Amino acid sequence: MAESAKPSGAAKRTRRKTGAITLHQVAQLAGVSPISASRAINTPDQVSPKLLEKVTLAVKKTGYVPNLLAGGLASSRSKLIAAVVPSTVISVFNETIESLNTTLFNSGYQLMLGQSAYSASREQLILDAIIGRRPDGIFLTGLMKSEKIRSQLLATGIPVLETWDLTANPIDMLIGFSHTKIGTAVANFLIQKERRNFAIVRAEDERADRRTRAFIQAVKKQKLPTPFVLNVGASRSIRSGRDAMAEILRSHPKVDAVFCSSDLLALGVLTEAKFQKLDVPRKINVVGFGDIPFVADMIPALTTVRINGMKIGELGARYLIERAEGRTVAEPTVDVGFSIIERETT
Amino acid sequence: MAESAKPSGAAKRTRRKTGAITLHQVAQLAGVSPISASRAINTPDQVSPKLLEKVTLAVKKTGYVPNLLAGGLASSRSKLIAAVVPSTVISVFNETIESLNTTLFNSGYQLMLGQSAYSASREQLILDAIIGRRPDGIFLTGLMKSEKIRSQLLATGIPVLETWDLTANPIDMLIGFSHTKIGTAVANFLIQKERRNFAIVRAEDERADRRTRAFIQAVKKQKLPTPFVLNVGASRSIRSGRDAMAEILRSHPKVDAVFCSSDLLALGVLTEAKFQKLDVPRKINVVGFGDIPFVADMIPALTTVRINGMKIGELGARYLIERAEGRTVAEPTVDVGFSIIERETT
DNA sequence: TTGAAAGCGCTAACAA
DNA sequence: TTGTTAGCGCTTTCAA
Repeated sequence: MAESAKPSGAAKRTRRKTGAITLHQVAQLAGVSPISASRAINTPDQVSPKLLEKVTLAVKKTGYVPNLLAGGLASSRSKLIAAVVPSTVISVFNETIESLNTTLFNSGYQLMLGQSAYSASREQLILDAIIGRRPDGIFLTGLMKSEKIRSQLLATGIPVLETWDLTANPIDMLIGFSHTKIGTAVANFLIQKERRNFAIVRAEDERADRRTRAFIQAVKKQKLPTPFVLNVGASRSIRSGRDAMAEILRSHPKVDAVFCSSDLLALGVLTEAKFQKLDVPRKINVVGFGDIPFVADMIPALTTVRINGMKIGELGARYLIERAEGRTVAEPTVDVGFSIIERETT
Repeated sequence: MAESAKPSGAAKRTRRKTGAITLHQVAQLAGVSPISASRAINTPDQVSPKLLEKVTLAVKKTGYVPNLLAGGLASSRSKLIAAVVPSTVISVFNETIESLNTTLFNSGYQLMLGQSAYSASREQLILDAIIGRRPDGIFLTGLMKSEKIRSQLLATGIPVLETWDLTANPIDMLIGFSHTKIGTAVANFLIQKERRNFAIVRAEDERADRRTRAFIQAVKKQKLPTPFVLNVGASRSIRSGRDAMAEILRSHPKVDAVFCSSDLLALGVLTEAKFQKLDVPRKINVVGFGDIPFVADMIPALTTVRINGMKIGELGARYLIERAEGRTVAEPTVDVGFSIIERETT
């Protein structure tokens, strides 16, 4: 009878298992109880060296890989962190996500990616998908504006980190910087460069809007002409930057400085300026936003606003992990600031 | 005694629950059994309208969000797909990941992101983290070379999709294209443009290596001088492209065409050419690889090799889902091909 | 330091 | 169409 357990009595109903090695089997092979095997694997310094050795050997022999779904269910700690990112192929968030992912992984956490949406119903769908996985933390690029989702998030008790912005009322933790300050700083920077006639090329984006408004205000404060604002909508490609610049040169030929809401847009502006053989920076100054990795090496090298995206990702991961492991973070709101990197376009 | 169940006899040990609404509570509120509630939520057309209505109401009232960890454990279907991507901030894979993610989400799956590593031990770690989550499918950017991991992957029974390359021995499914054919095609394309003295700027990457070798072979076939190959190592930035071009112009001034292993490298080559006031394309032709979104709109617009990354992501998602749901895919290996997009640099 | 029992929240299998 | 029962594979609680 090398059969399985008791084929006797009422035919036991049986589930089709996955066939993967379980902790049970490892424990059996090692001649210990499952819980001991669990401890040997998860908290090796809580078991005797002898037990540790037996279990380690059994794990190696079987090629056991713990089922984190089961572990997560039992411990209500999923070791998963979810991130919600806007869907743009090349963006200023890439660096952040990458450093977030790396830091999390090094601490034994995995990253689940959700793409943020424009419609509210879809946003709710994404959030439910995330909450359904019971992640140990949620990383948001941007602030969560929907009051309904904010309270839902709060109710779950899952640590939430909002980023890339500042607000007086974060859901939970916040690592960001002030878009208003950026707008003001860039305006003053250009005014100091003796620029007088401004244009702003911006995408449809609430944060860009705040930078724009602050810029305008700073310009008005100096009694200079009100900047010409061009909203390119959702598309933030080089193409739309070029088109915007063509439009600016047509309707406002006196413009001598352009502030763009993204580096890609700025690259487009530069491209059109070059196409029309305008002297940058003498005739026109251009400032971008983001400092994506290669704008420093182009000719002319782009003056832009730099955000330390890597820091946001790394610090964010650390914050989320701290909270996931039951600790508190001393400073739940952090302003990482920004810097204007002056290069050849100003 | 509005207490919980029987405080009698031996003090029942109790676990601290998470506090989240469970299916149980929803069922209770709706006055049905948990399994009926489950069916109403997951397979609504298998229950009566009356039951469906009761459960829907209860879900709405409680704000119930199903625990996918528990569901995954019980059904051994996690609704998770894992992707392994190389860690490069701006890359040709962005588009693929984005369309993969979107397509998966629309079918109720989530994407887990793993960053592929250079060391073998780390690669094993990443894979164990992935397998531990019991995903319903694994998306690999590239081929898996480690024989050990290949067989481990195969043993799990999880559907695996390799991409961005072609091979006679895929682990499971494969959606890619031939790097050898690309090298040959680009060489012939440039030869046809009356180019004679070639240089190749390439990153340290096995696929780039195959493109390079095919390129060289095609050139040799025409009895033209052997191309000068410059390996820039791991860094594929604009900066290294510029440096490489400077080196080429110094050591091989007769070069009249450069093939780069990435668009960013090509942009660097162009930048240096412009810096040295060389006429592109008259004096020198430049071809990139990847067709990242903005190289079309630069001046000069880059001639490059285009891969349909969106298609790889979308088709890949569909394949993985098919297999996750127990169906088979008719054509487990797909060559999506490539095209040389001729623009102003040739 | 180790183990037995119980149960995390859900669904598969079976029965009515 | 609905319900009962028994787990999925792990960790917590309690006890030795």
